Amino acid sequence: MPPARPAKPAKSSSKLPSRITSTAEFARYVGLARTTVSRVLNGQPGLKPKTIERVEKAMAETGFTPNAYALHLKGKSTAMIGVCMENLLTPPAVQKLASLQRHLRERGYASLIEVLDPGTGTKVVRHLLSMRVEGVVFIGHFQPVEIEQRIAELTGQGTPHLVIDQVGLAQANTVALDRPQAMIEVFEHLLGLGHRTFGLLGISGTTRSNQDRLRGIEAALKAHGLTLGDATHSFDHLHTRENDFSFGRQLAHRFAELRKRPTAYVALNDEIAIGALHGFQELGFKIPDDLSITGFNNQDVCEMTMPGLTSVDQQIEHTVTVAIDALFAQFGAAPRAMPLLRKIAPKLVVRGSTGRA
Amino acid sequence: MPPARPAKPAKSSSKLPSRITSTAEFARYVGLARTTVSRVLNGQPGLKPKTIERVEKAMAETGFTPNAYALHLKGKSTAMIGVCMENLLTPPAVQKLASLQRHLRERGYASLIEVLDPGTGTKVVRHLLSMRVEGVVFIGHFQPVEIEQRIAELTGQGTPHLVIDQVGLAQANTVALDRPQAMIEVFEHLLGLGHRTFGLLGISGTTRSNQDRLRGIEAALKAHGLTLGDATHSFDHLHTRENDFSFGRQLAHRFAELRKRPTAYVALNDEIAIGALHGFQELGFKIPDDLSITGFNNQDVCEMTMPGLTSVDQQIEHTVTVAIDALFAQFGAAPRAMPLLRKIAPKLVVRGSTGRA
DNA sequence: CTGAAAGCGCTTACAG
DNA sequence: CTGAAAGCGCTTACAG
Repeated sequence: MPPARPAKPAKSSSKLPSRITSTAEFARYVGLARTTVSRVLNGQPGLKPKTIERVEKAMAETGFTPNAYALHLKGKSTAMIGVCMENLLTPPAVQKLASLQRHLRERGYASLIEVLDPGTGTKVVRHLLSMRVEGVVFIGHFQPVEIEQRIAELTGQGTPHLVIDQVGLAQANTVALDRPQAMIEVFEHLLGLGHRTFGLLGISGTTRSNQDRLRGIEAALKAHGLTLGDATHSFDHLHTRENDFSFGRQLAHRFAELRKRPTAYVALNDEIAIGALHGFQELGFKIPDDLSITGFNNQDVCEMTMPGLTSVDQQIEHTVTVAIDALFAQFGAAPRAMPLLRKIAPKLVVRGSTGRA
Repeated sequence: MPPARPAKPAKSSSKLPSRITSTAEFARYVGLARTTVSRVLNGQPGLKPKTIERVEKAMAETGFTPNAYALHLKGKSTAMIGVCMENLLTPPAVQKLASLQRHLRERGYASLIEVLDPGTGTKVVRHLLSMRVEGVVFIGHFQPVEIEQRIAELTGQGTPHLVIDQVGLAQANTVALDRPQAMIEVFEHLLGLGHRTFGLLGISGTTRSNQDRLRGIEAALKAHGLTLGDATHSFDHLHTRENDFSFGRQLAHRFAELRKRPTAYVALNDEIAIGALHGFQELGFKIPDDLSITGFNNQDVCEMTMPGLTSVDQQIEHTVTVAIDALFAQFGAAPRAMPLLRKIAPKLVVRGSTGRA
C-alpha cells in the first residue's frame, strides 16, 4: 500500500550499547559465534545450558530480536494474515475484526489490517502480497467488480482468501449470515403475534443484501397467504439517510401520518429501529401496545432502550470460527474448483419492543 | 508475537503460469534481464518506454509483487507503524484506531495492529521489533509496570513510541485528554445551572484516570466554596460493574431511594449515563426537570436518548493528529531528555439531559 | 563450540 | 539493455 519512499536512513551509530540490529553484532556482544547464537535462538539440541543462559540474558539486556525479514527469506513462514475491512466504524464489522484477530493470534498468526476504500483495492492487495501474507480475509461489503479482480489476483498468486458478509461475488470463498432466513424468522415472529401489515425501515434498493432480505420477507409472507406488495410499506425513497437514528425517527413521523398504518416495523439495523422507536414514542405511541418494532445486529444498545429492542443476532463468534476454519482449510490444499459458501444461521432475540398486534 | 512455527512449505510448483515469486522468475517471464526489471520497478531513468510497458503489462498479468522482505534487507524502510490496542471493543478506542490508521496511510505508512492483553506485552513488542516497525503507538490503558518496561525496550532499540490516553507512565511520550479540565467544564456547567449536590456514577477508585477526574471536580467545587466530601455522593462500592448500562440503572435506583437526593448526576461514560437516565425515567423522574445527567465520550447514542445526553467530547480527530505529529517528530531526532506530554482540551456538548436545578 | 560457505530475493554499481 | 558480483540478516549443513 505505501507508495515508494526513500531508503531508510543509515543505522545511526547510537551511543546506546544496546542498539543491536544483527545476529553478528549480537554474537559479538555475547562473545559467541554467530552460528552458536543462531542455534540457541532456534532451540537446537546439543548446547551447554550455560551457553543458552548467556544468550538469553543478553537478549533481555539488549532487547535484540532477529530481523523477521531475514528470517522469512530463509524460509520461515510470515505467520501473517491480511485483513481488509470495509471500514472501522460499523460496530458489527469491528466485532468481527476483534474476534478474528483474537482467534488468529491464538493460532500463532498476526493480523495485518487494512481499510479498503473504494479505488484503493489494488494498492492494498499488492501490499499484502508483497508482505507475503498467508491468506486474506475481507470483512464487509465492497464494490463487486473491484473485489472480484483482487480475489482473482490473490488466487493467481496462490494466496487463500475468505470473504465475510458479502455474498454473490464470483469465485469468492464466502461465509455470510443467512439474511433471507433472518427475515423469515423476524416475520414468523411478527406474524405469530397477529401482525399483517408491515413498515420496512431502510430495507429497500438494489443492494444484494437488501434483495436477500426482501426474498426472505416474501417467502415468510407467502406462507401466510400475503404478498410483499400488499402487506409491506416503505418510505425510504422520500428520505435521505445521513444519520441512521434520525433516518429512523423521520420514517416514524412519516408513517404516523398514515390513516391506515402498519402495526409492525422492521428496520435494517438497530440504529434505525431505535430512531423509529423514539420517533413513535415522542408522538405518543405506546410500544409494544400500539405497534411493534424490530432491529438488526443485536447490539448492546438493544438492552438499553425502553422497551428493549427485539433484534437479529449475527452470531459473530460462530461466523468467525467458521471463517477461520474455511481459510485454514485452503492452506496446502489443491485449489477449489467451486468457491466455498457457508451460510450462518441467525438468531432472533425477542425483547419488549414486539407484542401482539 | 506468533510463536515459533515450522518453516513454510516448499513453494508448490503450481501449474498456474502466473505463480511467480521472485524477480528472477519474473524477468524470465518478461524476457528481460533481472537488472532491467529491477530498474523499471524502481523508476530509474534511461529506459525505453517500450521496455517499461512490457514490464507493467507482465505485472498486471501475473500479479507479481517484489518481496517486501528482500526489499527491506536491501535498505528500504518498512513503512510500518505498530499499534498496540488495549482492546477492540471500546468505541472511543476503536475510533482513535480508525483515525490513526487513516492518517498513517495518508502518509504512506501501514499499521500493524495488535491487541495487548495483560501478560502478552513482551511477545507483542518483540514481534513489532522483529518486524522493524518505525514506531509504536499504544492506545488505551495498560498495566503501568509492564508498559513502562516495553517502552524502555523500544527506546533501547531506538524505536519511537507514543501513548494515547494513559497518563502517568514514566519515560513515556504521551498525548491524552485533559481529564481534570473535562470535569471542571462539566461541573462549571452544572454549577451554573444552580446544582449544588452531585451523584458520581462510576467515578471512583484509584485508577489514575479517575483520580484525575476527581482532582478536576474538587477544583471546580472549591471555586464555588464546596468540597468533594460534602457536595458529591457515590454508591459505586455497593454495586458490581458488569454491563455499564445496567450498572447505571442500578445506581439510579439506589439514588432514588435517598431522602435528600443529589440534583445532578455525572457519569464515567455514556453507557452508565444512559443506564441511569433510563433508571430514573422508569421510576417516574422527569429529566431535566427533576434532575440532570451527564455522560462522557459524546458517542452517537447521545443524540438518540430522550432527552439527548450532555456529554464530553474527546476531540478524537485532534488527538490523533497531535499524536502522529509527536510520533513523527521523533524520527531521526535525538532522543528526548524529558518525555513529551501533550494534553488535549475536551469539549462539553450540552444537550437536553441537563437543566436548571 | 567455532568459522567459512551457500543461499533466500532483492538492488546497485560496474563493465560490457 | 545485459550479466556477473557484492551484500542486506539470517539459517543450515560441513569440517574443524
